[in-house]
Order: sequence, then C-alpha cells, then structure tokens
Amino acid sequence: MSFQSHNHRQCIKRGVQHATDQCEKAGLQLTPIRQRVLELLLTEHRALGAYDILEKLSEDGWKSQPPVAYRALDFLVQHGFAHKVERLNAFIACTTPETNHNPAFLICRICEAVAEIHPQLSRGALGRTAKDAGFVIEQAVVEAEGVCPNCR
Amino acid sequence: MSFQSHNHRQCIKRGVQHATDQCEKAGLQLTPIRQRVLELLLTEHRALGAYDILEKLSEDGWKSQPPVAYRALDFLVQHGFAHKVERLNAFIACTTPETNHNPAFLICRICEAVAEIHPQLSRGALGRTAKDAGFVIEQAVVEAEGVCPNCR
DNA sequence: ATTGGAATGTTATAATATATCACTATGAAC
DNA sequence: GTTCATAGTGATATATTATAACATTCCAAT
Ligand SMILES: [Zn+2]
Ligand SMILES: [Zn+2]
Ligand SMILES: [Zn+2]
Ligand SMILES: [Zn+2]
Repeated sequence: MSFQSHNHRQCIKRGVQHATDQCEKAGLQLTPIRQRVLELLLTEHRALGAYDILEKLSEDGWKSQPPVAYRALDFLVQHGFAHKVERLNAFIACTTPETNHNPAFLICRICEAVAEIHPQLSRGALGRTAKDAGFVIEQAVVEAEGVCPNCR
Repeated sequence: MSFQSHNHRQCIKRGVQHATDQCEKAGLQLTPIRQRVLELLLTEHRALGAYDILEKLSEDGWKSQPPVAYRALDFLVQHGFAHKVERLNAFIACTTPETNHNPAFLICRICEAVAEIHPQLSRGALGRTAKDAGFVIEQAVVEAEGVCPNCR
C-alpha cells in the first residue's frame, strides 16, 4: 500500500524489472522512451499528466512532442504496466503488475497520493446491480477521493 | 432504469419539475439557461459534452461561449440535478434526484446509453479496503463500461 | 536490395476546461 | 430614491488534455 512508508526504491526496481521480463516473454519492445516513462511514473505514488511526463522527458534531453508521451503511456496502459486515473486525467504506474486485476484507486485530495487497490467489485453490489439490469460489465473505473491516513 | 423502454416524456417532466421545486425551496435560481441545459441533458439517456450542450444552445438562439455551458453544468452538478461522467468527460441528468445518493454509472459502449444506479458501495469491498487502509472516502467515481441489454 | 512492420519524429489541430474582466439585473440598506 | 452588494451573464483570451496525419528511421525477413 503506497500510503505506508516502505522501501520505495524497491517499488521502482520491481516495476521496471517486471516490465522488462514481461516484454521479453511476450515479445514486446520496452524501448528506452517507454522504459523511461515507466520509471517516471514509478518515481512517485502520484498520478502524472501526459504533459508532466513530457516535461520530465525534456529534462532528460528528449525534446519530445505530445504524441510521444501519449504513445508511451498507451503502451504501458495497454499492457498493464500503468493505469489511467480518469478523475485526474493522469497516469500512474501499476503497483501490482504481477496479478491480473481490475484496479481501483484511492486518491488523497490533500497530498495527491494515489493507492491502487483490488476490491472484488464484481461480487459486490455493483456486479449484482449490473447483472440484474442485464448489463455486461467489461471494465470498471473505480476511483475514490478522500483523505489518506497520512493527511488525517 | 434507462435501458428499459419507458415513458420518457415523463423523465424530462419529472426532472425539470423536481429541479424547479428544489430551487424554489432552497432559494436557488433555476435561470432560463440552467433550466434549458437540464432539459437538454434530460432529453437523452446519454452523456453530453459541454460543447454538445453549447451547440444545442446555439440552435435555440443562444450564441453562447464555453463558460456559459460550464457554469450551468457546474450549477446542476453542484446541486445534484446532473452528474459528470469522468470516463466520458461528459454530463448526464440525474435520474433519481429525489434521493441523496452516490451514483454509479453503467455505460454502453455500443449505443452510448448511460444508466445511473445506486449500489451500496460503502458497505462492500471498496469501503472495507479503504477503511482497512485508514483512508476516508469522501466521494467515489464508479463507472462501468460494457454492453447494455438492448445491444446484446 | 528490397520490402514491410514497428517505433519515433514532427506539425498541426481537435477537444475539454478555466481565468478574467465587463456588464446587467435584482433586491436590501441607508 | 440612491447606494451598494450580490448573483448571473456576456465576452475574450488562454490553458490543458488529446489526437490526426504524414514523414523518417531502423531492423529483420525475404
Ligand atoms: Zn513506493
Ligand atoms: Zn494524503
Ligand atoms: Zn427516460
Ligand atoms: Zn447499448
């Protein structure tokens, strides 16, 4: 859980390592830009906008245009290495890329920290209601805003 | 439930009537523009973007600029007469404005119909997970995408 | 060597949203 | 009745987020 203090260097290392391995296995190309964007996202437990990413890339010497950031982000999201937080129009590295999952997010409105969690929604009230309505859920955006334990 | 066939004229009438009453009671001004925007939203069980609204307003003779639409939408959202669907960056009239609620949405990716539902999330897995993490949820965005009964 | 695909570079523009200031109406305070 | 404060609207400009379209590079397979 990203709200708790933890060995954050390991978050980054683990994230990059996992992506590297997965891409190797699946024949995907974790190109320098894609890897760098993933690292940037992993650096903070906070969602970054595409233009934040662009700015940071530019500090690295990549003077890239918007499509570059969006492409890298698309790739990462597509393959489950990152997620888009719709409420923020921003992106965050996946913190549990090992497991197939339907992530939900807890967003602190004070410090902007974002934690990825995995409640079993389909079994809960949402899934039941949808089922009753004859609606087939393919994907769910679940984003809770509030105050994290550190900001209370 | 907006997926089922129903007397839709009544949806519109009820929505406007409720807003009128509420505003009367609370000393709020349901101005012509605000009422018209609400009507436009009520016309379809589909989310409309601010610029869709602007276009429709313009067909009515109001040659308005973006802030006009956003202000009216802000008002409606603020007072619970409409909701923003984050996943779509668009707005939809509330279908059950009588009750205090934390709405969730079912979004059909085929016909774009949106249904507002009210699962008891706080009692479910999400609420539990948040509580365990010491996170206080103030608001939750819950938006499921999939296929509605009519499009199956 | 040629071809084809995937990734990136580059330019332009679309789509969504807000800041700011000017103007108007309304109603309360004096 | 005039003054004043407030809420709403009008209007201009600009910020922020996102994509379309086409050119170029690189590498591997034929
Ligand atoms: Zn960490
Ligand atoms: Zn916090
Ligand atoms: Zn209806
Ligand atoms: Zn449908």
